[in-house]
Amino acid sequence: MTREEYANMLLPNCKHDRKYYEEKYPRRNLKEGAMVTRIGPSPTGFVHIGTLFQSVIATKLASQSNGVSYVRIEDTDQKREIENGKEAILKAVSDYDMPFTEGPILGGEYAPYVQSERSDIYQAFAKDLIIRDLAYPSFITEEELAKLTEEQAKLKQRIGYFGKWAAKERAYTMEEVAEKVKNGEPYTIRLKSQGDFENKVFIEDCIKGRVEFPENDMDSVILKSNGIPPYHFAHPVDDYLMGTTVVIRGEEWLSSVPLHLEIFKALGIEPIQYAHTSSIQKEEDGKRRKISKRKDPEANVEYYTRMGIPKEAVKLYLLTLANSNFEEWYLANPGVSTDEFKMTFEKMGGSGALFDTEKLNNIAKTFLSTVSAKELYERIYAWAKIYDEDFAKVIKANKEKTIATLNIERETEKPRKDFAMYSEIKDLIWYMFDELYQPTSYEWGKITEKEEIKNILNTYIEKYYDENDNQEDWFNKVKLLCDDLGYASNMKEYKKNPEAFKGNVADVSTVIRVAVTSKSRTPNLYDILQILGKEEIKKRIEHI
RNA sequence: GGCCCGUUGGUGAAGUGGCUUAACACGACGCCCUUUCACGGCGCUAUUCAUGGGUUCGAAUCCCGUACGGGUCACCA
Repeated sequence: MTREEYANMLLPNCKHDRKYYEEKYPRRNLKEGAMVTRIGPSPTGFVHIGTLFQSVIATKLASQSNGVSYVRIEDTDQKREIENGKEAILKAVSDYDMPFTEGPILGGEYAPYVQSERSDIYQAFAKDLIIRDLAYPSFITEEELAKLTEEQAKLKQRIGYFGKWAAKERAYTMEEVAEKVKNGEPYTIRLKSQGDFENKVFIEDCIKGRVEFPENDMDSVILKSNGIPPYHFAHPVDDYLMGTTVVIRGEEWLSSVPLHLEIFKALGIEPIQYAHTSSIQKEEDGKRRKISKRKDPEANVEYYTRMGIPKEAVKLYLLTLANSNFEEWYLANPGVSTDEFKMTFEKMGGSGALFDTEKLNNIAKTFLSTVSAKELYERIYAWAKIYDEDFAKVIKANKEKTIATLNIERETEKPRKDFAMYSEIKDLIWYMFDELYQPTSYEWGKITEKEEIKNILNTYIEKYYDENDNQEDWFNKVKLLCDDLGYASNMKEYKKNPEAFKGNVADVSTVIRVAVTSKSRTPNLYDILQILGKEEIKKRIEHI
């Protein structure tokens, strides 16, 4: 039996050889400096904020260098796969306007972009390794492996399948293997490591700098018994074939670099550049940890969609986490597209950043304050249609009124920054709508006596309120009302001699404000009254 | 436990041997502006860069040790 026949026996379903695929997927023709980046999310049914973080970096780096960025679905673990998991990722990426240039939906010359559809490719490369005696079949069972680990732990030795522990299986002759295969024993394909733990290897990581490790000496599995590779083998093969120039991935992968380096070497491929990003962290009980999909709702991209945090704000925040100088640049260049910002690896932090909800909120508020009332309306409506149907109905029936309300103190040089997310807007403007106006309590200020409140309101509406007044006239009338009833219309005079008055114009304004909205804190009162209209105001006052 | 990464304020961070009495932004607090709130303005928030030692005329910045935090050691990614 030749080694080729041997390899064919081990991988009987493998249709092509390595050369076939290398010819099918020629090297990319790139301009000098063009970067090819990717994200490799797994369809676990949960789209992690980290995936979005990598996406921001990958797409930005590619676009600013006139390169390519693509999505590759890494679904080699069918146990974890969840129905529609792939779709959820693709949807999130498109919802957030990540400008990838190739992928499962976009297509591209290096398709398929889904690993489960590439198993023949991996087998072809594994076969090459078997032929060159750099990989071998392994029949060890999970139980035996667990026992081995236990034994190693007891002996306080390094844990893993390597060196003398793997010697027996490495030494099988082709005939012995053929016998086992004939008996139907399941097997994996393992790398026949040539590494020595005493030797050093290193990478020049784009973010972490030079990192040195002991060489890999583990005989890692490169093809599982179902013929599909684990990540460690799929990564070198895919990124080689698909022409990736920089692998951007989380720092949890840093430790497996020696293995990947050895696989590149065994395959006879130049290793590619790595950029290991630090993971987004979260603090709990004074302890930091990697943000967890179990415990932290904000780890899930769906959370932002549900809360109605504008996608632009999420991206902006991710950008500030990615590059420490982004925020300053953004502040210094108002109105300039973020496409103009030049992202660099130098400005990526080596340590993990704590996720800061306050900061995200601030970014969201600032962003939404720059959006027109009409556009804001459309955004809220689109959100509410999915997450708050009742509210959607109300604002649809009162479209102009809603826009007018959202526009209060908006078209000014320094617009209000009330809204950070669509989900909290209802709580902020509900009192403007008849349909929703059912106050449970009134937040009266200094003046609390019912009789006096009624007196102020009735005098005001009968003697002073005129819908046609502009803001200045309107406020002058409120002042007249004050003079009329013994309140100070001038704050300075009031401060000089508070005893001379029953109260001041602020107290009176508060009465009107609360009577009409039930709330003590609202945007500009004049605008609110204008939008509500005299009839509605009267109705609300009578209700007191 | 082995291997690897990290450590500047409440948070993100600037800082790459003297220009740092440690920038900028978020948050907190205070004052001012003001019909409330918000916006805005001003101020305050690290005598010190985890810690011990070393190199140097000089260190947050370079070197070594220690501590602490994180990651990883699967037929998961």
